[in-house]
Amino acid sequence: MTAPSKLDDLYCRPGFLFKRCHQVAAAIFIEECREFNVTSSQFSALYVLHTHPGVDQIALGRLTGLDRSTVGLVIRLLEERKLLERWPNPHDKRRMQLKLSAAGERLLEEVTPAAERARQRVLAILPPSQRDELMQLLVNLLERHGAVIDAEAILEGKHRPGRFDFSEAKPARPARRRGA
Amino acid sequence: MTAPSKLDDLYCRPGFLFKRCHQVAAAIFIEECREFNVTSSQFSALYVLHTHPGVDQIALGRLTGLDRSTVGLVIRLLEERKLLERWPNPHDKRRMQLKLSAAGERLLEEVTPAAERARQRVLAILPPSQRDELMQLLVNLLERHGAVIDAEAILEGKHRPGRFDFSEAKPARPARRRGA
DNA sequence: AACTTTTCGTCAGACGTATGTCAATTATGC
DNA sequence: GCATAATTGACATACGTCTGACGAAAAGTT
Repeated sequence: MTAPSKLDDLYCRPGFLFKRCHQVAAAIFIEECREFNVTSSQFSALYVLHTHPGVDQIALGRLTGLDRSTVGLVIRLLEERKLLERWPNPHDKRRMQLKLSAAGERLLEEVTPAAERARQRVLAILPPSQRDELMQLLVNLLERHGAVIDAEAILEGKHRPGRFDFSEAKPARPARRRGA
Repeated sequence: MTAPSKLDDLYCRPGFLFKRCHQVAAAIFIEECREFNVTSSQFSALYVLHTHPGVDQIALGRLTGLDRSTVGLVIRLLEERKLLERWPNPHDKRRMQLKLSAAGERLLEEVTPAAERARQRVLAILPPSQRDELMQLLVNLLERHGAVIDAEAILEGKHRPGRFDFSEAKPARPARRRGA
């Protein structure tokens, strides 16, 4: 039907399609959640902190697929809105433990139906069989790339950083040699 | 096998999966193209300008799925590296026409094999049948959401802005009322 | 115990992405 | 023709995302 474009090679790239699909999903999410002023990253953080209160920022990053800096930004914004509380871990003063405030719990409850509507709007446009198929293929791709988030391992401290962990500093400092 | 996590509801959200898959694809792209210092947005811009020299920034934005501000940033960076040329359209002084420089064309040629390797690495991990299936499902989702980029319409000026066009200012200025 | 390495969170910088505003320019309606 | 509206690209702002560097603190080594 549509004439083949010179740009089809670009538009069929997986990265391009992922980005475009994410644009669509993000736009719908923002639309549904506009009244609550919550982005999808913030929603993820609220959700994780609801189910796992007391985690620190690094763990939150691993659980949400965000790096340390992004987590720092996201939780700063949430903290400024008094949606969560932070306090240093008494056993390790580097760690800041996180927990939703009452207002945070309340907001999450209010946002959840809107987020669910967004989810539906993104997928409902596909025939039911294709919905599961698409989600399954995406999970499958992530699995084979070792990019599935293993919440158990992270929370048990058995986490082994993979290729797509952005939470930690990569090769550390070059470790200035003493010998030479 | 893996114990069901309390977070599966989060990890199965389409937006979350799109974002995570995009993270994977973007990381692989950056890795393969590191020596050229080219991001995927920049690659898209180079590619479009190669096949359609002379377009202006708005059209480039529509063709790449970027809004005006992002296009402005991307082309500024490319221009600073002398990879493209800009000159005002003589018939419409608002428009800046864009074209790759010789260096830009050369860089695109050099980057293309690396970008192709990245594409392969993202998809090759899936069995062949699943690759097409996944790509097809993504395109299908975009089509049904009216988010497929119609290069012909854009270039012919027959473009009708859809829900997922970020290139233009939305409802324009509120048009200050004269009456009241 | 002293030194080194690693880890946590912050900051600065870069790029990506979208909104909103603005000046200049063009198109349109009367 | 002239006032109004729409378009283009600039800019400012905001948020997201990652890298690299850093200080503080903890863990590991010798």
